[in-house]
Order: sequence, then structure tokens, then C-alpha cells
Amino acid sequence: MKALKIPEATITRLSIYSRFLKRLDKKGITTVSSGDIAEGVGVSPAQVRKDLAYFGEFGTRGVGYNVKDLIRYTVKILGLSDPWNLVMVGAGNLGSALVTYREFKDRGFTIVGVFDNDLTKIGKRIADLEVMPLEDLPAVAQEHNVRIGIIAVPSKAAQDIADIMVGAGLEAILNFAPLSLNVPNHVEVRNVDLSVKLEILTFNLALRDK
Amino acid sequence: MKALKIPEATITRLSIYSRFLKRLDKKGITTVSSGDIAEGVGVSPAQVRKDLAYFGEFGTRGVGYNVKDLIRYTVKILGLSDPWNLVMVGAGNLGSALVTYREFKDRGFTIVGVFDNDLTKIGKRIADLEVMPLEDLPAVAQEHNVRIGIIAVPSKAAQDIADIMVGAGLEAILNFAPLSLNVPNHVEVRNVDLSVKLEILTFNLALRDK
DNA sequence: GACTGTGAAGCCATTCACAGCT
DNA sequence: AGCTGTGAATGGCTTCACAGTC
Repeated sequence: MKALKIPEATITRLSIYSRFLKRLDKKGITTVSSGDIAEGVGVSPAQVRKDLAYFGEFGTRGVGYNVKDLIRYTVKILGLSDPWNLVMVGAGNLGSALVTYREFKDRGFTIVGVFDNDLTKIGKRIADLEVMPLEDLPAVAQEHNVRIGIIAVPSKAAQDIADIMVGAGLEAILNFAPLSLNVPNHVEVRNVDLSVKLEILTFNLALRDK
Repeated sequence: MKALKIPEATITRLSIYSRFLKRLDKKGITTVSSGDIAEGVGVSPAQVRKDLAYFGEFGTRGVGYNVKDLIRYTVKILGLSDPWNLVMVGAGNLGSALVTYREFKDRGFTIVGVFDNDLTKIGKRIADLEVMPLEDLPAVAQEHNVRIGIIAVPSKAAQDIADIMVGAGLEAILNFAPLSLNVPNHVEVRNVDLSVKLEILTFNLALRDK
């Protein structure tokens, strides 16, 4: 693979293209142009071609892209050719919703353990999993070759959970708590902040009202 | 307010600063520097100052910013001085989790109606709300002056819901379904894609494994 | 001495426009 | 004729560096 530095925005879009293409494939569509993809996901055709060009030449000039092939390429690029096992910490409403979230399963993610340190939640069933105490996380992670953890606990507990995940040898964390986590450099963290986009909307509506 | 075009990334960070500042305030901290904020949320001090500078001069040279004042300013800029009423469509796991999501309430968002067209869900209670049929959305929205709707339904239903929201006169939509919605220009849409950040993590881990 | 506010510089991402294939 | 792949141009965001203020 090229050694070029790839913009994170490109990876974001690749993830979106990949799922859009799967929908096309389900509809039986076999060929697609950069313009079709662009229209389907709301970006420019040049952007689509540029994004793909970071990784190779996947299309045919004058024709477009083969849908099934392009799905395979995007899935490969995103590291999704093989399934991933995840652990989830936080068995509250958000954690429970994420454990049962259909799209994760569709994209090859399997949650193999749900943890919480709230005694009232331990033992509770979510989908086919039983909520376990946090102490069990390292053993479960090791057993299932887990490299990625999801944090869905209140802000004040999040850093402690992150420390436990790092201690358990996890390499990446998806954090839903609205604060910045402190982790060593070798651990990748991405935050999903559920309020930010809502506040972008209120900002825009407030501007409009002026 | 200045007529300058403001980067959306700036608004994103403002939302993050605003919540970080509230945590400082709760701890009793009264003054903060751009460096403190930067460290707390993981950006550069220059970035913090530049972001704030789009909207005015809020600090004191040689001193920093007054925490309570800066909270007020950021809240005002984000359009959060007055509370917002929202409607939620989708009473599944994700919708239910969002209705009870603490942070929304803390930031002044109140969900005044939850809707679904699944008969098995209608009548169900989520927090202190009873799930209503979609037909009731326009009346509820009007009654409570709702301008923003949240979509938390499966992809294939999302566009229909968006159409209903537009028909009900909503001006902004927060969409959790992983596809691009078609709406008129006067309606603001932002998407929260729960899989994207996870796939950024797998991309990075896959790179690392090479 | 410390920290803000800001023009200028630097950097990065997107768009343009066209050569290259089919 | 149609569409990809890509170097060049553009545009926009971030960082730098320092004057201004307390």
C-alpha cells in the first residue's frame, strides 16, 4: 500500500461509500460511476475519485466501477475483511442500545463481553450476553483476541475505564463519554459526541433567527 | 454578530469547550487560559483563541478567561440560552437510549414526543413519555414549538420520516440512520454515523498490522 | 511575566480541468 | 461519447509569531 499520508476525512467517506455500495449491491446494481456514488452520499464526484485514488485504480475509464469489486476493495482498505471482536463497558441505556445495534453486526463487529461495575446491572442479560463485572474484562479480552473497546459510561467514570482497557492491552477505544481521554500514544482513541451535531443545528437555527 | 463565515469545525469545538468549561465551573475554577482549555480538550492553544476570536474578545490579556462568563458566551453563541424542544422518531433501543440521555437534558434539550409506526411500540413508556403513532407528530411539534427532530429508525424508513418532519415544518434534523437524507435547502441536516469512527479505528489497526 | 488577539504564513483538503482509456 | 485518474490550482483551516494589554 502507498506510504502517502491519508486524510482522516477520506477514511470517513470510504466507510460511507462502502455501506452505500452494499445497498446498491443488494438492489442488484452491478456498475456505478463516481457521479452515482457522489449523489448517493452527498459529496462531489471528484472527491470520490480522489479518495479511491489514494489506494489504487479500481475503475474502468469510460465505464465506472464494478460494485462487488469496489465493495471488496473498500472493505479490505478499512480492515474489515476479517471480523472484529469488541468489548463494551457500560450496560446503561446507551451501552445496551449499542450492543444490539444491527449495523455493527452487519459490518463484522461482534461484541463478546459487556461490563459494568454497577452491581444492579451485573448479571442482567443484553441480547445473548450477561453483564459482567469490570474485573473480568482483561480475561475476556484476552480469550477473544479483542483489540477494541467501547466506552459508554458517564463522563466521570470514563477515564478509569480507559485505564483498565489500556491495562488489558487493548489498542483502540471508541469513546461515547463527552470528554477527552488520556491514553498512551500506542492506543488509538476516537470520540463520538452525541451532543455536538445537535449544537451545530441550534447554532445554525439561532443564526437564522437573527 | 460578525458576518464572517465560520468553519463548522469551530462550532464543533465550541460545543466541546462549552461543556469542558461547565466541568471546570463545577469544580469551582474561576479563571482559565487558552492553554488550559487546549490541554483539557486536546487541541492547540492558538486554536482555542482563534475559535473564540470569531465571536468577540472574551479574555483579559495576561490573565485568561473568566470561566462563568465564557460559559455564558459559548452557550449564547451556540444558541443554547433558551431551552429547545425536540421530537424523536424511533422507539427502538437507540431511540430509547437517546430519549433518556442525560447530556441532552443538561444542555437544555427536552424531548417532548417519541414516535414510531410499529404498533407493538406505540403506548410503550420511555421515561415519562408514551410512544405515539407518527400521525401525531405534526400536532405535537406545533403544540410545543418544536423545530428540531431526531431520526433513530432503520435506514429504509429514514427518508419517509424525514419527509414527515419536513411536512410538519421542522427546520432541522439530527439523523442517526446511516444514509444521506433528501430534504429541501431550508432544512438543516446533520448525521451521526455510529459506525464511521469504529471503522477509522479498524483502518488504523489494519495499517499497523502491515 | 503572562496571556490574549490577530495578521501572515504554512499546510492540508477539495475542486478543477484535462489527458488517458474503453 | 463517457468516465476514470491525476497534476495543478484553489480555497480554507490551523499554526506561527508577535504586538498589545494587564
